[in-house]
Amino acid sequence: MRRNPSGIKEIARRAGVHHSTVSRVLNPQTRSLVSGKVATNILHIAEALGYRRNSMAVGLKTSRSLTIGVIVPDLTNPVFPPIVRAVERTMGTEGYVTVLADTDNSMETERIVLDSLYSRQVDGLILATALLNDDIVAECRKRLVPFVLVNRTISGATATSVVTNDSYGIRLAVEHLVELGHRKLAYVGGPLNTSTSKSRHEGFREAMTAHRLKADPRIMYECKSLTSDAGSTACQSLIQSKRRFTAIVAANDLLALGCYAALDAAGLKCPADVSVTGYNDMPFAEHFAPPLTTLRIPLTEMGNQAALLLLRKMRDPKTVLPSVQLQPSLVVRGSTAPPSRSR
Amino acid sequence: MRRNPSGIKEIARRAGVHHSTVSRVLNPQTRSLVSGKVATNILHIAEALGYRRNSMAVGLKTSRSLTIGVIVPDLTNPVFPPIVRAVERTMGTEGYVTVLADTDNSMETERIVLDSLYSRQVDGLILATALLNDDIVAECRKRLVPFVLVNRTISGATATSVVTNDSYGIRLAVEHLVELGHRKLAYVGGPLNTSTSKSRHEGFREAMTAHRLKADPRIMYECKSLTSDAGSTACQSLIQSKRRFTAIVAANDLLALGCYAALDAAGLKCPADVSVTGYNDMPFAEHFAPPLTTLRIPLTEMGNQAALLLLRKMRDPKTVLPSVQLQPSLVVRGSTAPPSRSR
DNA sequence: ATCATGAATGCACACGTGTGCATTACTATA
DNA sequence: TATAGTAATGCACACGTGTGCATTCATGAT
Repeated sequence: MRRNPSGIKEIARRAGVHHSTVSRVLNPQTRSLVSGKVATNILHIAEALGYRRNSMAVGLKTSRSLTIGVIVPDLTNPVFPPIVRAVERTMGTEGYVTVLADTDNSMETERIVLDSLYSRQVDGLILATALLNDDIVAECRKRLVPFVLVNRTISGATATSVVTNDSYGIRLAVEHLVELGHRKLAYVGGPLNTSTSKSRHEGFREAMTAHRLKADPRIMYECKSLTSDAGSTACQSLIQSKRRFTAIVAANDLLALGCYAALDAAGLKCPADVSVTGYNDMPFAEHFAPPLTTLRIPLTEMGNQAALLLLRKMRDPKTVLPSVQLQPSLVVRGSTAPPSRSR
Repeated sequence: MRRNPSGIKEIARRAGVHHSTVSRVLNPQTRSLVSGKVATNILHIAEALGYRRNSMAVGLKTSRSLTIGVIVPDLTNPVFPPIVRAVERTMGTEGYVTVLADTDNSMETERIVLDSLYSRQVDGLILATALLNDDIVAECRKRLVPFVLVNRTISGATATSVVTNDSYGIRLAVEHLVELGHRKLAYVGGPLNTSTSKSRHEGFREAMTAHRLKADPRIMYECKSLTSDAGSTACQSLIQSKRRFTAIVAANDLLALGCYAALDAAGLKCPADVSVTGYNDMPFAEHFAPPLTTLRIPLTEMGNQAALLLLRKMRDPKTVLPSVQLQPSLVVRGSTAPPSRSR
């Protein structure tokens, strides 16, 4: 029982040729091997039948699926949609299809997802989930699937990745606050097992000492997750500690949002009482109350670069590709102001 | 040259059985056909070899890819990530993998994407892009791929879909404003070729007449896209028209954000001078300035329901599934207040 | 001991396409 | 005209797995 009678063989039958000839015509690579007349005839018939080649058969034969996987820790974090979108578009123009997976920050589901992707013979991977010491990345290297890290990288930066200069970004934030007159800066960061959080953490300390200020560990917090709630909790204990600070450098816009909430709950005004900076310039950051001073990172550009690197690596798996580092830029909005006298 | 020596045949060789026996063991459906000893032995060998079945071969043989496609108009619209995430998760637990495609609101790229998905033998589709009269949905019906619409539906609702009761939602917004004392309500809506925008438009008119108020078409706008910019432009011309209004009902949070900007630019305060309501309760809406009064729709629930419906349809393509309609709920925040006397 | 029954496994083909090799047809040169 | 060379096409097998059918084997009943 022929479910889909419009295969390559059917076209061959109608054109009165062998199916291998049809195969050659339908494949742009080998079309030149076939005479013009026959080729156009076959193309017409294929068109008329609405033929689409069965990519499972192609994939089985060529052991290439024209599919890549993109793995993100949390799609509802507004940082990722622009990246995913850019990757998907760039790969799409090259004939690749993108399988998206959201691990929900769980290594276990990440493993499951990777298994599923491997068994689907993905030709490449883009990982936005890398930890500094990442078993999973190590595993990806064992299998011979090309992959590119995006946003985060691993310890030693031994894998090709597309990231931004995080410590530089934080330095911009610190300098901005110092110029405004702040001296007591608190820091609300993320878990130090990711390259981004670690670089930002270190960037904060470096920038402070560069300005002959003390990065006081008693007003530096490491949140367990990069969420608004975590930022709120951290800022809350910061306030309750009664230590003096006039500004908060947050390692992430969501953390900054959490700080907003905690400050508000404590009756403190931003930026009148406390200035706050974020990181990422996530969509809608300009619409917050107050509009968030933050660091813009070129999300779409990151997605594009990652896709291009992956394409190169898939074409020639032997080449070692250089990593790409993009620069963040400071966007000054309403959440930062000179410190109040009273604090 | 054997690229991957750990196929089903290799396992069979090591176990000293025919590869068909291995196939039966590895397939939970048919495992019971094989004796316990042999089965466990085979499973051990497979485990040791790190075997993953080649799903391209399986797909070719069974003409099922265990893959579904999800098509959204714009992933950076924060409404969609939660839906996509829910779909992906629910399908994942059933062994399906999700291919994501972003059409960027272009029917042309949607066609291209669909072609690509069809040729990959997707087992099902979830479309968040439906227009009221949608050629593409009609085309999906021609091909025999099961599909479910989400968020938007088509004219006549002849396809199974998961949507919310949009006219009811808008009625809640209108009632809220009327209770606050507003009488002159402006409306900023989206393009009327989608079910959501149309229902909200109609819902606005119905709710107004239900309260014996006039839905004045001169202060009702139809934006070309559901973006902040479009909302801003609409609100701008609304202000310039000099017609009286004390509140704006926007059909979408992004449009409402645009209204914020236009009001601000005109020196009008929200909610003191003009109240604004949105629709969708997108992430972070509570953090806007002012926090947005809006309608919450169960995004994750929508994604789950759509996935479940699709699963049922894929299992039994003959069944006609009922559409699901979920209820929005009003979330009152800071963007609405009683009207000022001066206007 | 014979036969029926059913469980367990092997066999062979199929899915739709790509590709190396063989074969045929055609062209140009000596 | 004979021959070499090349362009065009056919042939057959392979990719890795699933599955209907045939075969083998053990068990128990007669």
